[in-house]
Amino acid sequence: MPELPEVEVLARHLQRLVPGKKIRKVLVGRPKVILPDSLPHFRETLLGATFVGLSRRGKYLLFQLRRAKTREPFTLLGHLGMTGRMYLAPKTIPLPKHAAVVLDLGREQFVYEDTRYFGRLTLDLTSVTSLGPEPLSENFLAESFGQALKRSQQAIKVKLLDQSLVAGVGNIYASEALYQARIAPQKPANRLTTKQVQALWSAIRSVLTAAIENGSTLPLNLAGGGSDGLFYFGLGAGATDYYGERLEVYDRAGEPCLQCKRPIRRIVQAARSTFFCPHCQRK
DNA sequence: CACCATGTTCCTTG
DNA sequence: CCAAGGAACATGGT
Repeated sequence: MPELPEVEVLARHLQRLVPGKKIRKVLVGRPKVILPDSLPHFRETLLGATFVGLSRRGKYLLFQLRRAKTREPFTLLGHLGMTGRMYLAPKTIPLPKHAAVVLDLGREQFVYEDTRYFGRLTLDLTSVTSLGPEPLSENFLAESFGQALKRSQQAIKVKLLDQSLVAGVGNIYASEALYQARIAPQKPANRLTTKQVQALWSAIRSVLTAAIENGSTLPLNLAGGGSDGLFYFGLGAGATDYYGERLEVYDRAGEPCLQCKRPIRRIVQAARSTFFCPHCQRK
């Protein structure tokens, strides 16, 4: 999925498209994505409801809606998993192969497609309650961040993926932030110096902010094969040369470090790839 | 066929 | 109860 920056850009985009639109039909192509909601509950709640707003929390999208008759507000929670996309499309184009949920909005339709179906679109909000602070808000304090790190001896890279520590950092930006802060990814979280904690706190914010800015400049051509906010990987075949890549270490194994020219290395931590410069990020 | 992929949750094990 | 490790989920690209 899309990590925080991609979700943020998508949220800003959809925010200006969905408010005011009313759901006329609900099609669930893959019931597992609405779990733990039941199909009847999901359909009955959404049918006739109107979108009023949209916000983001970590990697989650929070759609604010209002019920058909009572006008009572409620929230629909979205998560893109690894391969999810959400966009509005004209009803004239055919549905994608992996359409997980489709909401008929009259002239257009809201499409949630997800090849691997790891994402969610549900009325169950329990998963957001365990999220840590928003890294770009004033609630994210270097001091409490450091306190939390002290309680863990896990490798710092692995710890950064813990959404209860900070919400929204994923596998790509974890490597990017550690590279910018010049901290070895294998270093136990509780062994970072105060200075390193400060540097990492700052790097997380700057890496995410830069990615949002970069993503915001890209054309979001949501229907069909266009972009949909997935700006970190190039957009699939043929699009990479059009939208420049901004990542400094992620997926650059063997390529020269932008700082020291030595080769970037790939290691595996908690079954996920980590990219780093062994020279610039020493233990 | 083998391995890799933007993530989270559940199930052990200590 | 908590921390940590690993598997599972599901599909596609290389």
